[in-house]
Amino acid sequence: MTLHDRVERLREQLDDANYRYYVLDAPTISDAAYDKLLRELQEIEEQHPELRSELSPTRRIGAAPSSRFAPVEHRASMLSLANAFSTDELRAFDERVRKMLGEAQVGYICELKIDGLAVALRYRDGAFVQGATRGDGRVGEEVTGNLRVIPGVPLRLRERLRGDFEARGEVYLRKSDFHALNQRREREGAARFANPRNAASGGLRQLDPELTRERHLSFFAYTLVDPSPEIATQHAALERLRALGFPVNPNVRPAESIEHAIAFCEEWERRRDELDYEIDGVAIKVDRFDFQDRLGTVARDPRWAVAFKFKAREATTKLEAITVSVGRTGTLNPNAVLAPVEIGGITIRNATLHNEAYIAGNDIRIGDTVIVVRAGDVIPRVVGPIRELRSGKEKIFHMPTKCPVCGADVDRPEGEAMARCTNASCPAQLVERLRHYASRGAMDIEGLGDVLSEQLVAGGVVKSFADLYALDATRLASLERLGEKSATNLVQAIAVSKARGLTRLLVGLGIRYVGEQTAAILARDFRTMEALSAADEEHLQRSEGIGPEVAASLRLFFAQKRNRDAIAALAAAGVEMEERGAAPAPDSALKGKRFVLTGTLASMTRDEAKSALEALGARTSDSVSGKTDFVVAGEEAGSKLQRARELNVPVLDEAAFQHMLTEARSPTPQ
DNA sequence: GATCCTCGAGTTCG
DNA sequence: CTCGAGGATC
Repeated sequence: MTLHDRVERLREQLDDANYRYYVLDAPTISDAAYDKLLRELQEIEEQHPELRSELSPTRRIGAAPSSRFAPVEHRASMLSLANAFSTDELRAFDERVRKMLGEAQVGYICELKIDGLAVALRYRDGAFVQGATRGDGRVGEEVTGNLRVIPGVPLRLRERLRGDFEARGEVYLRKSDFHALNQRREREGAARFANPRNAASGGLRQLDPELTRERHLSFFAYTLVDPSPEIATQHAALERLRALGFPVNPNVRPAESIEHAIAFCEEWERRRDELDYEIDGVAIKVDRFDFQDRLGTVARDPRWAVAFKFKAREATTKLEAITVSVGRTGTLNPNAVLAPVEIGGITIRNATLHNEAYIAGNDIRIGDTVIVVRAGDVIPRVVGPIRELRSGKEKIFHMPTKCPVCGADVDRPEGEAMARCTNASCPAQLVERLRHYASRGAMDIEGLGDVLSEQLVAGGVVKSFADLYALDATRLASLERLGEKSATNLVQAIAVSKARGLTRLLVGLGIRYVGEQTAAILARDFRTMEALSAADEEHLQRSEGIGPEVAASLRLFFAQKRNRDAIAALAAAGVEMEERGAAPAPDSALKGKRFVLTGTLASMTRDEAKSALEALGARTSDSVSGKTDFVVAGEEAGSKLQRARELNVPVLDEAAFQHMLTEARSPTPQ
């Protein structure tokens, strides 16, 4: 082997070890072995400058597994569990177990897998004497002082046990403590943590136990090492741990067959959000210790247990670039371009990064290995970097000072989060405005989506909203990827949109601060575009919810000749400029009641439910507050349902909601 | 001035 | 859905 090959080999091994340590959290080599490889590489590079490289692990800043803490050799290996990603794999596991044992039925015990860090706690004569992280399973880091400040770790056992005793479990951070921690860090200007596990892991590796204490870490025990003979099952071991004073997770269930265990897994995959700590799966163990002994351990994994992994919500990937797009209001939106990564069955390539402050606040740099989560809200988020994997070549992102589309100046008013392109006729803004004009909440022009908006603006066919109404089918059909039929349909849809009314038109115009609600109020109070455009700020502010900012924005809009001309052109094209009198709300039982809709309803869309309520004089809003009368919760309702429970707002399921609607429509005479 | 509430804007994949 | 910011209210 040439020296060059040796260097390459060492670099590969070290990179791989880093990856396993920091990303997979499943180290394959010990710290000592790592240090040895690193030292060898350093020596070669020192003596042979021609073999040095910027990409060498020796150039990594502070990435080596820390040797700040003394190594502790575990008395018995800290095992990892083999993973199962499907119920079929669980059944296969069960089959192997029963075959090896020659039993028709084997009892299991199911425990939640807490997403934290495994640690070992040693006691002598009932007193806590030493604690260590798992490390590579054989040798860990001694973190006794840090474990001592965790309230769940008993310093004295409730029974004065003679001699040595060891328990193992998981150090973790509660979600509520994690959020409080990140809020505090934000106030202090420190970068947020990506997830509770990382925060817990960092917390345990503090040199000053006082810093560990401030993280408010928690602990659950789940393994009793070398149990005495009268403890014959894992179930009994957990009972024993609890009796000795260890916190033991209450969500444990014996399963007389694998099917019962599968039911437990499915139940908790569904209910995982109810807990104040993250779980990433379920550990299924053969309950009887004599069976465990007979099954034994291969390599690192015991044959008597398996970890059922929930569908992932989180993955790590490379942040390859940050692109900047321009929104309808001119906002510059940074987007993460990610190396494709699968999370929970779908492949993520992009994610929004919101604004410059979000990127800086989470210490995200171009080239970073980042953690991407896709939680209940489906939309993926980049939550933070894995700093340990930095090479030093990562670039800090800066918002461009010129619009990436039109080159105009970018402005970010003092104290505002978003940077904006100052050019009102920036092509990117035109495309987005057209798309918004045609969107469902506005003029609702079917067939006019993002692709077509882009084509129409790029081709110079549409320069203003009014140009839409002059389009003819032959002209449209000449565009790429638009057949005759679709062209005719589109012309028809555009014509239909003329009669949408003032509210929808106002929404479509995209005046700053004027969305659906405000537009509806303005249309209700002013009735016509003419009256609205003539109103002064004082007059405008007499309307509900219109303050100085919104009034000024409206005045500014109508003061500009460009906008007045655009409206005149729309009027000339036959677009409705008035609000036809919607029937005044009937005196139903629901009049004035405030509803919040959440989740998916089976019998109607959310929009339909909303109009049904409005037709009865009820009001709908998007956030739950003390003033909310009812929350209607469909399937997969999320945080709003949670909030409704906290505030004691009555929650209706779909059936109760239907019932209420029917009642209100045909009031029973008293 | 503080606090609660509401509204608007942007958002991924298939 | 979540964030940021304006409006209303005490």
